[in-house]
Amino acid sequence: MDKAYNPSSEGQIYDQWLKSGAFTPVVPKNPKEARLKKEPFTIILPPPNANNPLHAGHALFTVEDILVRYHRMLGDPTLWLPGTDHAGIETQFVFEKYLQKQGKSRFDYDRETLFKLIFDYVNENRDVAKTQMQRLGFSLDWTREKFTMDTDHIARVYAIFNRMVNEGLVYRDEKIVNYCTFCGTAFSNLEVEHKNVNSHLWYFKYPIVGEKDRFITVATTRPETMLGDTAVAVNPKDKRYSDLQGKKLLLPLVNKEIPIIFEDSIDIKFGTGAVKVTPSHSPEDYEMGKKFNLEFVRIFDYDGRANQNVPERYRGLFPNQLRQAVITDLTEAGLMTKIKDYSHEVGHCYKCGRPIEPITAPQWFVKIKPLAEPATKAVKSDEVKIFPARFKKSFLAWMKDIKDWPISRQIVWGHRIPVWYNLDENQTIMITFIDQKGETVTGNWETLIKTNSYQDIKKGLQSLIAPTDSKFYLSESDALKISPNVLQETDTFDTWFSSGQWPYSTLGWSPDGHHSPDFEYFYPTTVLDTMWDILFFWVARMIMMGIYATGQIPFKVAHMHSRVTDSKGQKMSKSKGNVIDPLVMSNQYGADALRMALVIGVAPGSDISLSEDKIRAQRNFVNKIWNASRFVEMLIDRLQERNPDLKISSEIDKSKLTTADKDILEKLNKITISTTKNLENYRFGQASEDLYQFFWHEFCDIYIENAKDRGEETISVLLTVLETSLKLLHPFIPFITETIYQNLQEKFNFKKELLISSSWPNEIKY
RNA sequence: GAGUCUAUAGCUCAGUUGGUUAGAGCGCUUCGUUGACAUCGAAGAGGUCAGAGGUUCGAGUCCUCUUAGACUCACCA
Repeated sequence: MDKAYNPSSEGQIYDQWLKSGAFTPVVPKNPKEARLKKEPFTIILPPPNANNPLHAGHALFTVEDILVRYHRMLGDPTLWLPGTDHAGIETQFVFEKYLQKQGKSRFDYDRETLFKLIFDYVNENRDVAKTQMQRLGFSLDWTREKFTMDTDHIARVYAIFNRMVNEGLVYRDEKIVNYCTFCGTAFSNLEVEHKNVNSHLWYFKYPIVGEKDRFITVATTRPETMLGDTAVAVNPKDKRYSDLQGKKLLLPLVNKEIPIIFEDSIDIKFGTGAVKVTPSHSPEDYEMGKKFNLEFVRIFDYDGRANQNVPERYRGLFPNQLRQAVITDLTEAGLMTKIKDYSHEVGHCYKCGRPIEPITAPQWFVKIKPLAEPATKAVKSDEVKIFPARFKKSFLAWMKDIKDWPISRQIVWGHRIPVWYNLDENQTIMITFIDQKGETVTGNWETLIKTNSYQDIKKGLQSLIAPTDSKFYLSESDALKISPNVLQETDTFDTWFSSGQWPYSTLGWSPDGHHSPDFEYFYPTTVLDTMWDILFFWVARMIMMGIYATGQIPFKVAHMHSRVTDSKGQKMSKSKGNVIDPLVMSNQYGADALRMALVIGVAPGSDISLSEDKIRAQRNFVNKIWNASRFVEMLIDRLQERNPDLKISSEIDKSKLTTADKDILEKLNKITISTTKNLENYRFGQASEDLYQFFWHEFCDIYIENAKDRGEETISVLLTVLETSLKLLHPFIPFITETIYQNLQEKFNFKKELLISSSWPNEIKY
């Protein structure tokens, strides 16, 4: 044995595990009944982004590997199913940056070409994550690997979508949505980041029609949207305005008459008590617009520029430019009365960081209450147990006020919504396509078809926007029955609509009820482990979709782990330069050291500060284990030299035990019990720390030191403690423990077995 | 605006249902290398457990308030 442990052999060990089939559970013939007798232990891996290398956060899948290895050793049929995620907007965003470097943009391509480009790009990088997970020792069943772009997964997502449409759970509406004009897509509330912005409150006057020199002054943070105002609202109890029933205002700059409306929710004390109402560009105003049947005037287009609904001189301006122009013009007109400093929260795009533009746009929505209710019930009753418990609270709070879920995204990369429009039935569908000359053309079908062929439009299609009352079909063939002029919806699903269905889809759930044996055997799964930041995005959606599709919860325990931070507790980010690359670390110090460093002494749910120092310290621990076993072997060799007939065994002879023997065995039993208990309770930090203390400071520092002066009667205790420790440590540091375990077998002719497939230790009887 | 969490040794953090002199890793000081390991060993310095009050025979651990920080959610002009 070498003087120091060399982690470069870790790859060979992984291959051995792979070959042994230890990662792949056998599904019995009657999976349903078998499940009733003995329930398997199942984890579905949160699929990492298919085209990104792993970061330190992914290395935390160690937690799942610990659970999986522990349960495998307990003898449970154990499945840990790997996969990768196409990660819709995330990936498209990365790809667009890549295009940008080549001086191109997404607008240069038709939809189909762009999709193919991204697909190729992702495929090129897809194996990266896989190789890295293997390097970290994750005992995933690669024979069952899945990808969210697999056709069978997409088919299942489509099937569920169809069911939801038929059951009235999916609907179309032109509501106000969070729209990023730079990314060119709508987002759900969760994808909007609220940032505090130091801005101003602008006060300006709207003349009252028919009342000379009388005005209403409004206060607003968004003067530019006044061009789309269709009312001014005041509180009916506000005495300042009570004589204005039925009066109209003249909207400055536009010179249009708009009504004064009386709305209880208006705060009399805020500003002037009068609010300009822009139903097409503000969520609150949208509600008022609906309530008072106001006109909806959209002034911003999907590209963020002012459109034809504004006076000519403002057309084409972006919001901030328009703001300046409006302020200037209002000031010149003598209508601006006050500008006050004001800071408030403004929604920003979580991807590109630009301000979100609330606009009305036709989108697809999931009616969420019918899904949220059973999910809430399941979590409330702990049928799905959220751990640590405090996340249960925030889950329930979020579920309580949950809003309908906009599931359509105006991007190319993802599952295209399986809906077809017959254009002859829907003449006003707006279409954008690249024509034969390579120019981008936008218009409605009615107009476009006069100068273009259907084939050209279809071929160069970038996107379409169908009015909410458009007639659609759930299959292309149905749409084709009307006429050949058919286009599929160009929106794609929110990635979470797809990954929300991941647990039952990966296991082979079938819409026709003939599920795969895997599904019958492994579903519901046991544990779902992920970081808390996607509790709402993903965990909540999986619970809702799982119950909806299968009638059963998708997992029994949702274990939330925390964020890996740097040594100062700072979030790792490329811009800060404090990123620790798990691959670099495992190559330098060994995957075992990294794994140990990620879990040792970490309290459930608290941040995990990782540093090279910490990893180095764990490398030293791994090396200590190496040398301890090396010494045990050398000691036995020495004793064997003196007595060649010596039998080497870990069988304990009670009559020969000394106080030191009894002491270490008692401590070994204690650590066996506590490790088991801690693993059952997800206390990995405590478990690993206790093992570290026991092995190093009890076994090495005290017992082994003491054994140096003893004879052959110490051998069985040495071997017992060593072997048991290897087993207890194996889930945490699988490579070194497996290596030593096999060494011992070779050396002393023990029964041959892989540690990964060995049994979890019980208390030693002595 | 609503909610959650954190505050323990120079640094990063453990400390399960309250119970004997509060722990680890790294760092620091002194000493030790011819047969497991210097990726080591021995010894040691260092904490009024953020502050104030309360419950209790007993509080780092439970309650209240204060201060400081982190985070999540949210349509207030």
